[in-house]
Amino acid sequence: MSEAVNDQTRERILDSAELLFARKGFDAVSIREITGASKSNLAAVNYHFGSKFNLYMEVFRQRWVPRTRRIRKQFAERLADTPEPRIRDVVNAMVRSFLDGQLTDQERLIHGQLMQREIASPTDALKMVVEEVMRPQQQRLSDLMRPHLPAHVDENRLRLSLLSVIGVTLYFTFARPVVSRLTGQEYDDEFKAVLIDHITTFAIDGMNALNKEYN
Amino acid sequence: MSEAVNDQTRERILDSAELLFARKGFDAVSIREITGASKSNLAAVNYHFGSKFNLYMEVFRQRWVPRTRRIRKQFAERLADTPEPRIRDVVNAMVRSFLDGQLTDQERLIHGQLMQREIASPTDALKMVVEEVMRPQQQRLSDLMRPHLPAHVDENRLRLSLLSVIGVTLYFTFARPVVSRLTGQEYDDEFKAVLIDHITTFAIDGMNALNKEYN
DNA sequence: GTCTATAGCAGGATAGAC
DNA sequence: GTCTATCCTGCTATAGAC
Repeated sequence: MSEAVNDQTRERILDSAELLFARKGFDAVSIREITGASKSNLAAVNYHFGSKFNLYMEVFRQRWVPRTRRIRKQFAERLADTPEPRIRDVVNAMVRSFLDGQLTDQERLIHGQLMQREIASPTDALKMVVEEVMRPQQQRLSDLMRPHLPAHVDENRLRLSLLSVIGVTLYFTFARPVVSRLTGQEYDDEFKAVLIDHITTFAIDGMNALNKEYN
Repeated sequence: MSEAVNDQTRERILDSAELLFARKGFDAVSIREITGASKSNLAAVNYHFGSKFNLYMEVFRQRWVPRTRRIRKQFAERLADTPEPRIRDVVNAMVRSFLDGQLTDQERLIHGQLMQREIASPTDALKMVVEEVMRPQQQRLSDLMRPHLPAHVDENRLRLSLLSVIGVTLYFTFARPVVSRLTGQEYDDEFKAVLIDHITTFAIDGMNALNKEYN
C-alpha cells in the first residue's frame, strides 16, 4: 500500500475543495475543477470520498471543525491574560477571535464563506457544526458571563445577547462586499483595527442592556 | 400581439425564479425547474429574458428593488407617528422594518436569502442594489440620527453603528437555521416579538456607545 | 408568442487497464 | 492507488413549426 501518496492526494483535494466550495458554492464547483486545482485525477474524488457531496462533508469534518479548535484555543489564551474576565473582556475576546488572530486572512474568509453558504442552504454539515461546535461554545460563553449578570437575566435573554454579539461581528466579516462598497474602505489592517474597536464598544454596550429590566 | 398573455407568463416566471433562486441559489436552479414551476414553456425564459443570468438580474430589478420601496414606505410611516423621532425610535423602526411589517413571512425570507447569496457570490446585482438602495437609505438614516448625536461623532463612526444595527438584525433573519437550532425556538409570532424587543434594546444601547469618546 | 425538438456541451460517476 | 475512456444524465440555448 502506498498510503503516504494516497494521503497526500486526499489532503490536496480537501484543500482545493474547501477553497473552491467557499468561493463559489457547492453547485458552482465541478469535480473537474477540484481535481484540476489539486493536480489529481478526475477519478480521485470518487475514489477517496465516494461522492462529491461526501467530499463536501469531509471538508467540514476535517478542515472547518478543526479550525474552530484553533480559534477557541486562542480565545482561551486571550482570556487567560485576565484572571477575572469581566463581560467587556469576554466580548473583546469574542470579537477578536473572528476578526483578528492567528488565522490568515484567507483562512478566515474561507471559514466564514463556508458557514454563510451552509446557512443559506443547510445540509447535514450545519447540523453537525451546530451540535459539535456552536452549542458547546455558547454554553462556555454563557458560563463565563453569568456571574457578572443580575439574577433576573434568564438563560434565553443571555443567549440572544450572545447571538447578537456574534451576529454583528459576523456581519462585518461576511458582508464585506457591502461594507466595503458602502464605506469605501478596503479591509486592510487599519480598517480592521477600527472595526474591532467599534464592534467591541457597540457590543459591550449592547450586552449591558441586560442590566436593565425590560420595560 | 397578445401582450397581456405575454406579460402574465413573464410575471409568473419572475415569481417562480425569485422563489427558487432564493431557496437554492443561481447554480442549483435550472431553467427547466423555473419553467416547470411557473407552468410555462422551457423556451420562455430565453424568449422573455434572453438568458438565465439576465432573468436573475430582472428578479432584482423588478422584484427585489421594488420591495425595498414598500419596506421604506412603512419605515417612514412608522416614524411619522413620532413627530420628533429620537434615536430609539429610529432604531425601533429599523428593526421592525426587517422583522415585522406588511411583507409576508415568506416574502421577507426570500428577500433576505437573495441578498445573502448575492453577498456570498457578488454579481452586478449587488453593485446595483448597493448604489440604488443601500447608499441612499444609509444617508437617510444618518440624517435622521445626526441631530441627536454629539459633534465629536464623525460620519464614519455613525455609519459603522448603523451597519451594526442592520447587521445584528439581519443575522437573526438569515441565520434562522442556526438560531432555531441553538435556541430550540421556531420563528413564530411570539418568538419574533421577543426578538424585536431584544434587538431593539441591544441596538439602542449599542448606538448610545457613540455618546462616549473612544478611550 | 408559444411550442417541440434538438444541438452542443458539461456534469457526476464508474469500468477496467495498469 | 492512479489513470483513461466513457456512460449517461441534465443543462442552456436556439432553430423552426405553428
